[in-house]
Amino acid sequence: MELRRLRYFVAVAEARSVGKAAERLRMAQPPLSVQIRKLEAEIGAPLFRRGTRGMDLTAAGQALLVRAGEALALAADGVEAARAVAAGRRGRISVGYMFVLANAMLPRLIPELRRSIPGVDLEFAELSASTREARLLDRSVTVALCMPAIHHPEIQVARIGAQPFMLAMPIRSPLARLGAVPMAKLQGRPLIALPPPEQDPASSAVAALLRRHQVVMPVASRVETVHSAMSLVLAGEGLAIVPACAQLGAPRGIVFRALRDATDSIDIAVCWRRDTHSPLIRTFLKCAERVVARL
Amino acid sequence: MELRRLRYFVAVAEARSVGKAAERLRMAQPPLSVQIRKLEAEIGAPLFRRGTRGMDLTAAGQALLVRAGEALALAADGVEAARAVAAGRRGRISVGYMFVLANAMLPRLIPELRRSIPGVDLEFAELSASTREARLLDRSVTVALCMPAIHHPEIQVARIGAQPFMLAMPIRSPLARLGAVPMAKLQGRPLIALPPPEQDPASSAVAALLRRHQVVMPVASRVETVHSAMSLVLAGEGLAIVPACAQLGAPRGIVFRALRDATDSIDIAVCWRRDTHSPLIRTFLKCAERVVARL
DNA sequence: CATTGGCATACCGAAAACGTATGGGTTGAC
DNA sequence: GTCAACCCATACGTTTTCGGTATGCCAATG
Repeated sequence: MELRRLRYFVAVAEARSVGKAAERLRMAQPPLSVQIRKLEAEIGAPLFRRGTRGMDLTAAGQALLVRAGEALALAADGVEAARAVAAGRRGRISVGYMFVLANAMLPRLIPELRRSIPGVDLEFAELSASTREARLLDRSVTVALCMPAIHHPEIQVARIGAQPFMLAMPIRSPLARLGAVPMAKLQGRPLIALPPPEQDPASSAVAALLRRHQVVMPVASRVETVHSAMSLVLAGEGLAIVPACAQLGAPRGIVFRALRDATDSIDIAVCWRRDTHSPLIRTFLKCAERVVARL
Repeated sequence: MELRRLRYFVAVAEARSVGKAAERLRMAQPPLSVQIRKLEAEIGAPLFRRGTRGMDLTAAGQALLVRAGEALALAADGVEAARAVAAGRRGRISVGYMFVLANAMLPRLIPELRRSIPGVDLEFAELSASTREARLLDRSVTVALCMPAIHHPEIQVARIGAQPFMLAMPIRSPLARLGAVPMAKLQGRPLIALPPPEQDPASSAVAALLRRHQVVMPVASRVETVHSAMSLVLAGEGLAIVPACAQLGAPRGIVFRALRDATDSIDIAVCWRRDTHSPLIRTFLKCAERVVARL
């Protein structure tokens, strides 16, 4: 069965006449007549009663008409759906983000996305540094919000901003009295560290910062997330060096201070598979850039 | 859009490979490859990612796949439905019947039909003699159960049985003591008549019966249905001459007697439009014949 | 009896699809 | 590192299908 036949059939059924239907289809009457007869041969039963005043559906024709109309609509809908997805008007985008960025970005990013791509389903997943890369590669997330970027030959990176490092400490810490903390003051103080560099590249940025200023901070604890780090800082276990955006959503009782004479910052980036060519990614990127610009 | 393309597309999507799909479709690989690319050109977007190990659906391809599968199923279903209707395995049959036959036939006819044509929707409508013909001609009923048959050039008739006329009277009528009533005894007695012959051909059969025996019965009342006639007989307004099957469902207090030396009977027939070629009509006819044979 | 309206058939040219042969890129083995 | 294997893409000739024109047949109409 071919859709052309069904289209012709529906046209003839609606016009109740081969001639009228041929006119509407902008074709000659004889080939249309032939196609209708071929359709009847294919079904194995007459679909029309031929009268002297046109054509009239038989019961079998009526049964076919309903399904034929639906099938035509579905095929057209399928084409339109595929085009809409390809154009980024519809579809689905799954975003992997890291915990630190959630409070700073999501409340602005989500409405921005809904406004820009209203027909698109959004999904968000908080993912650790190591799983973000795997989930990008197996396509279970479309894009990842990273700090810093993921480096991998299959993964494309777009830097959308940067965050300076800041020192997080309990409000009653002596350092809290300073406006900005000189690096030298960190010497020997206990550090609440994130997972080692091979699991979380943010750690290596912190390590490089300390090394460059020749500061040694003993690692008091290693934690998985910035949220956990804040808890330990609040408990007086040590200090944490975290991106500035961690201030948003940090518990009361913790204060943040800039690190004087440290201009280090950590990149915020959007990452996605190179072979994912969805226009949704460009749109997502634009939205994320706008949000980061207002941080 | 043509279904061939969609079939090929679904095959390639499921096989995740042009070569494998071509094998399953029993065709060569290159033309399949060409068709897929033509489909992509028609959509205006790639539907597959070409890897070194086969083909993989893009998001747009996934959107199309769902609808394509449904459209294919619907088209196949439409063909099957049309064939089933043409073969009488499915469909709808609308039966116009007359009131007198209802009690005698329907309780047996309906189960018989449900058993013979389980996939077919049944509809029953009690119709007067005049409307039965009109409803057959405008196809709002498929067949009619008639007594006697409808005569019309467009209408086909199949006689399935006959009913002798009987006399209906109140139980206390003096005639009720006789086993069979001689025609002569009817002379001068009041008759409860049905509509005149031009509206109800059954009346003319009764009139012919009386005329042949040279019996005159004054018309006490004219009523529309046998049911009404029974009520008037019960009320003592007169006698009624009705087909024997009217006994079923007649009210208590009415008795029926054969008419001695009157062999007249009235045909029971199934009528339908000549140009209605549904096999359901043959099946209906067989069922009705079986039911009438057991009356 | 001629005319009109509507569908069916015949034939021809055009378009689409299929098959065979072949090219090109990547993977994996020796 | 070369070679074979695998898989998709392209090219070209052949066949099938489709659409257009011309025409025939039938019934209804005046």
